[in-house]
Amino acid sequence: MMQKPTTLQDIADLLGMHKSTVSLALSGKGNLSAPTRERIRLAAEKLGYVPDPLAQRLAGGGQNALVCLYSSVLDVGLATEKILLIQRALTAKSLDVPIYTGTAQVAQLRRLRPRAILCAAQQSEPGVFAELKRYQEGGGIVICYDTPVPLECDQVLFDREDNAYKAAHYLLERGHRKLGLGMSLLTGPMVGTLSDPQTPRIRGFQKALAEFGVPFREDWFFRTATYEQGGAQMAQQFLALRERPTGLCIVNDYAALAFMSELGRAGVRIPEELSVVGHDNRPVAEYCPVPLTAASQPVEQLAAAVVERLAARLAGEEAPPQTVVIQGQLIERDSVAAPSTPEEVK
Amino acid sequence: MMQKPTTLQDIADLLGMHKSTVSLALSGKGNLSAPTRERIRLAAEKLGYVPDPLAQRLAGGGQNALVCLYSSVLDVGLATEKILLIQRALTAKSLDVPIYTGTAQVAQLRRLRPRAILCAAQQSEPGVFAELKRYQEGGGIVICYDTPVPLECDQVLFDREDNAYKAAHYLLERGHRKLGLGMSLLTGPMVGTLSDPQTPRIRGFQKALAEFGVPFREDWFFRTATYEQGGAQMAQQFLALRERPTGLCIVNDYAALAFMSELGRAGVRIPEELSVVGHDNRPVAEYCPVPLTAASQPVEQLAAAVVERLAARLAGEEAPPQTVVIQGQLIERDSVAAPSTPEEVK
DNA sequence: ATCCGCTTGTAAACCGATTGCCAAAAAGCC
DNA sequence: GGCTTTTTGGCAATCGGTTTACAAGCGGAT
Repeated sequence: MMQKPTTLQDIADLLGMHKSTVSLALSGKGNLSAPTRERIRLAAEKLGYVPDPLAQRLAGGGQNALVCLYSSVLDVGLATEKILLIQRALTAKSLDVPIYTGTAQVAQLRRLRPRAILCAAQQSEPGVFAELKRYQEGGGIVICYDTPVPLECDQVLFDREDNAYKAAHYLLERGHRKLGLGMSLLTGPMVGTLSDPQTPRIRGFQKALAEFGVPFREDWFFRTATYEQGGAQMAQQFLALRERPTGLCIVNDYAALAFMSELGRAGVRIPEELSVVGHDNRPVAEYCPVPLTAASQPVEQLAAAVVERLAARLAGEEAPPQTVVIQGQLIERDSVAAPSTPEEVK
Repeated sequence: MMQKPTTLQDIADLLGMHKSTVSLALSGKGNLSAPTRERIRLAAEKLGYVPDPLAQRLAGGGQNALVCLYSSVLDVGLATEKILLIQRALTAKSLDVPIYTGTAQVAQLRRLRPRAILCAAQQSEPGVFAELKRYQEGGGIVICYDTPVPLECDQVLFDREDNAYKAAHYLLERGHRKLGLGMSLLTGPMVGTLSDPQTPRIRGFQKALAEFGVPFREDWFFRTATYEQGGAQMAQQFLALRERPTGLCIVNDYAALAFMSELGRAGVRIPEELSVVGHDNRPVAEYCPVPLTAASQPVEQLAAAVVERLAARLAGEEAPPQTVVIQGQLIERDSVAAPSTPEEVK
């Protein structure tokens, strides 16, 4: 026996008034006397009234309740962790926060008339931004995070270039002149592609190299899958090399784990024969065969900044789009040592 | 300049007909002549008409488009991986598949009038099932997965008890008689609690023990946090023991990684001094300090079964609730050996 | 006593679809 | 050709709210 949820009309009938009066009272909008307001509020409470979100939004109201989280990529890693942190903070504020993934769904998103869309998308997805722009023009709040986007909106960015720069610089500082870079492409249980966010890392890496006058060697630039699988592939490529670098930057800690593990089995000692630096500083870094030195990616800070921006906009802030940049820092562990066969300093 | 999306009325005006006619034509329902149908279809195409999901559902239609994924827990691990696999399969069928987390949001879910709700919830959340039951009574499809629930609906379960049984049995078979069990409680970037799904594992573990007449020792039963953090804690507890087990089951591969790593630093050799078995067989198992033997949790099979169930129900299947049980299998690697100080066989 | 203005609540249009009922037009039959 | 049957498509109600314009009630000023 299905009993339908109570509607505005039910309350109105009970009190012998018009539903519009009830609506006004509950949303605190019209000119109603305090006693009437209170009477309605009580009746609503008693009947356990909860406004229907569909009807509410169709009619153009109840907006502040819905915030959509869109992430073109959902992984078993950082992207998800960021989403989680943001979502937790928001549901705590009793906001309705569904998570959407996959470019296909963006168009639908806008039509749900959410108050805001928090978005982690890649520049390589023009369709997404076209939709977001229209949404924005309709008065919606858009906050993009993680990687820069071609859209006039609040952005909370993680400075990947600086992160990669710090990692490479750290190795160079310690005397390494033969540096490799290992990057990942999205595969496996992933959605979408992750080409864009990698290039800043390449830039950062090359910038550090340039400062020390060290050339970038294509044959030491590994492109593989993500996570463990990618690390293992990278190890194979590395071992097949005729001339090996003495230092390596790997942009994912799980990949680093697998990489180091494979190298260990092949008898390559870390950090004696090869120094390794990671780029995320996830908990796993501590438990790599050799504790991994890594440039950190402070997800909590990023999530907090997104939430702060949203709160400000929801509160009606009218300021022009702001950009917040989150920077990581290098966490030293044991995977880096001076190169065993010191290069001559040019 | 915000231009509003085209509505049914727009098409109707253009063609000089009534909007209801257009609606019928596009949903292929009423009795319309083929030429009229086609004329409308073309006009709709030209104007780029996309039905408003809100209005559509309010009016009680367009149901097959929305399927909600609810997971009380969202982690950076298996729960998310299952969601991802399911979601990908569904969006490929051009379904709208938002993801919801956190008990707070369940009540709202029902009111979105989705065609189906795919749910991974714990028995410890009675509120969730009350809501789902009402949703079901309203004609909605509910499919629960991962852990058994007190609800008459299709269920796709992973046999955790059997999984734990296999792990313990494997150790016992090889002569171990001093067995420990390491379990995790949800913490960190998690939402919700995970008490229920653990108990089947305890049962499975104890069942195997009972078969070999081995007593269950409380002091070898570790309860800690999840993932790396939990594994490290477990290692501390283990090292502090006066008498140590010779075999250990750990219910999470990442915890196992950290555990083994810490033990290695403390000079405990694996598998010579301690055999370890994991319970998930994630990619990381391969790259533990010693490749981890583990009872697998086949997420792909589980996701596929959920999708299959959904497809069947969407197609109108009327059969009584079905339960599909997915079983894992033991993957042998190098973290298990016969106990170094063989126990006398009773 | 009349007019004015203020408060308080009502009525109705609207958001964008769906759907049952009905009438006009077309076709079928003798 | 007149009458019945079947198409074909229009009308209006509905879903559950929001919002604006408006009417009723009331006291005070003139």
